[in-house]
Amino acid sequence: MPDGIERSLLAAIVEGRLAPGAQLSEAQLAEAFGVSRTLVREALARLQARHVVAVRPRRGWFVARPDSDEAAQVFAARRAVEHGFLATARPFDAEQVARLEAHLAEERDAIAQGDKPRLTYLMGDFHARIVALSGNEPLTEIMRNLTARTILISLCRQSSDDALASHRDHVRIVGAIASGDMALAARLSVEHLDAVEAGLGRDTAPDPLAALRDTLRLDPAPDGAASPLAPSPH
Amino acid sequence: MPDGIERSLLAAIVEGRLAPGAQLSEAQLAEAFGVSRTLVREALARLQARHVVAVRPRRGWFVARPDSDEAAQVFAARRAVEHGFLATARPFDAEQVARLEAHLAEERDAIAQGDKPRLTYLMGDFHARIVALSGNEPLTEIMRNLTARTILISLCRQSSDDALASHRDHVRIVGAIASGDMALAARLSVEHLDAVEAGLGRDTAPDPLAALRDTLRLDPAPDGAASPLAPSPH
DNA sequence: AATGCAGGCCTTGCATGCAAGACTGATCGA
DNA sequence: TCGATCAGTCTTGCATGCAAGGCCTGCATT
Repeated sequence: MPDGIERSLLAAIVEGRLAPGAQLSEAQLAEAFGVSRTLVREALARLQARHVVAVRPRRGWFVARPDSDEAAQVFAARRAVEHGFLATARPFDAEQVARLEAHLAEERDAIAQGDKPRLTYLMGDFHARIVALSGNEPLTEIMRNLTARTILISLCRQSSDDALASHRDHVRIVGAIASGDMALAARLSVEHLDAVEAGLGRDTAPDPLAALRDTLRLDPAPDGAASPLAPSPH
Repeated sequence: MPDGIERSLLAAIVEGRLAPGAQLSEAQLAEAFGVSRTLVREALARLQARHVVAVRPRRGWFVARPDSDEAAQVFAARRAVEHGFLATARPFDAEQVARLEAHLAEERDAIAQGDKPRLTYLMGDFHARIVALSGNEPLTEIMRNLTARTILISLCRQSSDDALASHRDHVRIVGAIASGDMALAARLSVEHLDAVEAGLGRDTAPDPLAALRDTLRLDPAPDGAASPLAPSPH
């Protein structure tokens, strides 16, 4: 169902080639893909439904920049979905476990080769693949969306980038699944997500005024019409 | 984000005014809503992304008719999401519980008044509202989609229509939540979904030949190229 | 030098036009 | 009477055209 345009854009975004906040011009994309604006608009609309891009009326399309609230909610949603899936899933058979271990090998390779974009993708996709192996399409789609948003979240923040720690967590989760202890796998997944979320830094460039505000040591305006004449604490 | 057209269509579908399998003409909808086909197409595309309508190329748009496989997967997804949400959620406070009890009162009213469409909506929305009360938007959106698809599923089947049994399950779930026993609520939710799924009848009109086959007392063809000349068991 | 203002350029929003596939029904032939 | 073919009509698919809103730049003014 997703056409090539949606796929290309999504790939470019989750691989970091299109940074959060980047503007996407319908006309430019149309020319780049060799189609009319109509198809580009449809692809963008689908990505908007997935919270991957956002449109500002008459302004343009932009790669989404999830704020802290949204980030927290996405992580909470992932905890719920991943825990629920593992807690209600039947134990995996040998072939499914083998595929997970193959994925772990991929992660190892990416780490060894220092292939950062690929690693980012793999770390997120690990969780989606677990669900995908169950064959449940609705849940897989849900997980793919949530992991895409998670990638966007970490791209917006100075992630502490402990890929090795995450990889170790993944190994442990696969171990639990392989031993048939789905409840343990569920618990480990939640802890893993907690760890990843805790490792997220502050929002990078929350808005263009942040640097200025920081320089001037002004507090963020409590609401719309706040003191432009606040006494400077020198 | 969802415009009025998408909302109207979705409402008409989940309330049963637009039956599963019904065709939706872009031109007719455009005229009905007083807009051009463009906006109708965008709304339909969004509903397609939510698996509520489907398009057959050059044929037309149709209200989705989930098959048994999809139905099973949607129920499995709901089990995972609802269980995971309750198992990872913090206990509800008094106001949240009060809102759930208000919902139960609505269900009671609808049952008392025999308001079938409203009841169908309320029974599905109960689960979405539990999640909505947590304030988690991504998860709420996920649940709303899954419940909409669930409604579509029961509309396709001769549901055994034990609204009272479902209501009793809901009362029990709210009771568990009220007592702070989220693990119990999670377990009850999964059992409730199992019961609802088990109560689903066979697919109504799996294909246009079903009625004929039933009338003639023919067995369903075992596979594609099966006996059009089977001896009639008179 | 700083500020207000206007013209132009950029963007999307939406309608419309045209082409092509798929089904329907009628007509023609055997 | 049955079957096949072909025109007509319906549908979507996609491109394009036009209008309207927001922003940026350059100029005039103070």
